[in-house]
Amino acid sequence: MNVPLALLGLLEREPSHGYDLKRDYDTLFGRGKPLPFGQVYSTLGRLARDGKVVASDAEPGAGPDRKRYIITDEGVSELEAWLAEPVAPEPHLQTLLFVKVVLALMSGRSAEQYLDTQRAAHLGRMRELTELRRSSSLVDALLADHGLFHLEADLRWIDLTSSRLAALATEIGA
Amino acid sequence: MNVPLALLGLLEREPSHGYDLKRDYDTLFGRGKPLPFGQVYSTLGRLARDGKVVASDAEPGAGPDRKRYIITDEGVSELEAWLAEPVAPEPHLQTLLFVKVVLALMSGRSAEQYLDTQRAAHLGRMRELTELRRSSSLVDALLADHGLFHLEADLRWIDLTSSRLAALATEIGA
DNA sequence: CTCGGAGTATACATCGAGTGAATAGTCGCG
DNA sequence: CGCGACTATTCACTCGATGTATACTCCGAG
Repeated sequence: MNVPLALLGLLEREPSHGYDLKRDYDTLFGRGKPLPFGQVYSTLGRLARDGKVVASDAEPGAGPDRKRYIITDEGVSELEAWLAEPVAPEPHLQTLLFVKVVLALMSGRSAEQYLDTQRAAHLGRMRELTELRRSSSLVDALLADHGLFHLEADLRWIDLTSSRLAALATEIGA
Repeated sequence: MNVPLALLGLLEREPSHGYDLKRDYDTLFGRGKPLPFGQVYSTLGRLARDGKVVASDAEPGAGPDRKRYIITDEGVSELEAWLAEPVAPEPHLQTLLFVKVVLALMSGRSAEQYLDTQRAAHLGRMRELTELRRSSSLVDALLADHGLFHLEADLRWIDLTSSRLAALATEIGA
């Protein structure tokens, strides 16, 4: 998910501590996959090493010592460049679904049945996301829609592949 | 992409060497992102350590010494289970597009402009994939379609988000 | 008043994924 | 005969991810 740049983005608003950054990240971007502490500090360590942030000395105070991380000019310009640049759109044509279909075909297993199972799993998840979408904030609704659109895309591909299984088996020599 | 299971799948057909496995993987699944040698051998090493494959001693012959890797019963049953199981459908609601939009909004940059740039990049890639799809084998056409479907899904999401930018800015407090 | 648990904050150890470079043998060709 | 192309594996290194250990403060039960 590009954690380093996301943290840099959060640090641009205001200097902060690792602990607070983790909580901000989780509420804004976590959505069921919280950032582990270990990763927060190792990432901050690398950002500091590369001059993107500077860490103050440990400051005693209420509670355990803490370090305040401040973004540098270099960090800001890296963030700037990253935000202006689009995400690379599907650069490598790879997908697990395809791998499983091909391996099933090559080994004489039923690719048809695998695709059916996959379709069912996708439909189930789509029902969950539809429900979530109805009953939540705009942010969650947007993210649910993102998931739904991509699940639909997979379903279209599953149907297409399903209808081409025989030809596919021939082409890969199975 | 789950390289270990893919290699296990290739090894189920017939025992093979690391080098050949890499070439088989690349022709079947590589599609512009060949598997680096380093990863092949470190992955095979882990599979051997975990009892999924066994490696013969180095065999001299025509060319440099080579090891033959053979899948074990344990390896076969793991592969079996993996092929029967569907891929987890969009389990965590996370996407880089969303992160960039939110960070742009929070920092007072133009999310609108970012989304326009992203749309243009996606449309450009869609034209490439459409061309590839026309002029190639069934496998490449299927993979191009997979990419196209997902790019369309992103485009729908980009348009949706674009129309909700004001409300989104309010909700995240930007 | 003290002991323990909840919350705050960071560090460390480990593993897998991914990458690039290094090594080493064989074969064919000029 | 020597040099490049091909075959084949190993090594060193970094990053991402995960789990666990450490240490400090505050607050309430007993």
